[in-house]
Amino acid sequence: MGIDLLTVGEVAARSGFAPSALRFYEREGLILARRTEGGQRRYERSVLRRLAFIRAAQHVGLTLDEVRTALSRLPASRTPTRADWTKISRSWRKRLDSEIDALVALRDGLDSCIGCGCLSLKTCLLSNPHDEAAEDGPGAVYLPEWLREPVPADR
Amino acid sequence: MGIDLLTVGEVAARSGFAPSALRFYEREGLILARRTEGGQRRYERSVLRRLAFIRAAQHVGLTLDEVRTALSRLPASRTPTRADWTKISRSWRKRLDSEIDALVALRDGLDSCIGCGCLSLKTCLLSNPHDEAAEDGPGAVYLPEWLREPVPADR
DNA sequence: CTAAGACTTGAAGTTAACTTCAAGTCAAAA
DNA sequence: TTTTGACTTGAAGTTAACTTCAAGTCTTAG
Repeated sequence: MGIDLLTVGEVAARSGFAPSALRFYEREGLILARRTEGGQRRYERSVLRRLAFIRAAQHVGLTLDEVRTALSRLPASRTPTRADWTKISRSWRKRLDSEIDALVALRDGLDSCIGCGCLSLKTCLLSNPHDEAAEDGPGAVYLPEWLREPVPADR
Repeated sequence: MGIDLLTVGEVAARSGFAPSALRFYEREGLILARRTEGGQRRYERSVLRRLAFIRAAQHVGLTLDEVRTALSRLPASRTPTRADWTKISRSWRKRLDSEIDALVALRDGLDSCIGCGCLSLKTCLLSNPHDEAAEDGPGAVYLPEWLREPVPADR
């Protein structure tokens, strides 16, 4: 009768998310579902767009928390337009750019470090971080400063 | 007396790892420590090189499991040389290269996808994955195939 | 010798993003 | 109408990489 609604299984098959993930996302407020009289979930097709957004955002490295924030910026009153989706995903470009930059810097830093074998030298800041006043002279710094920091708790 | 040994606190300060992390790494078999008569840990300076290796490996994205495997390839009988360290970190280069490649592909894919607004179109495989036979025509594929796959359980 | 501060342990807690489970209910093809 | 398979729930489990805690012991400067 009404517009065609999708079951969990169908959404799972089409989106690639497991049903358990869909229920989890619903609890987390990322997606919505109507219910049948018997209490089963029925999804509108638009949920597939949201899920596609979530999947793409995860590939960019956003947490679900960030995804929730991004999704909350979509207009609640009307169906999001092409421009709406574009707007909230524009910032991904910058994020990817800096992730790439960081990795390139790491690769190039390692190139010189591995090349020179400084991993095994007292004077290399990689093996001797926070120890500027090491015993035998200055020694070259081969790695970017951030490489010597602790790995962040999470991302 | 003997060569100078370092306390947990000193190793923590010089390596940037928390004491709890050092104990954890010891339980996990990544590093070793001698003990005083009273049972306190005392580290040889060489542990700093291992820790530097661990930190660098983490930046490259290795798990501690992989780090353990890599470290196990070091000679047990003698102190690792520059060449030993170089050898076990050579593979990082390839790994970083492909991580970078993947991110660049993602960025470029998003460029066209965001540009065309297909995030909100039924015909975009990003919003309609695994649904090749969508209702209104073929539609261009803007994103690399792997972007449409589920995010891997872990890495 | 003493007190402060660094150290010890095992067990439990943390976070993200889910998955698994048990026990039961719903939907729909035949 | 039956029966099969899909669905429901809340609670607990999972994984990585640690951190926090409580209760007690060592070390060492003074």
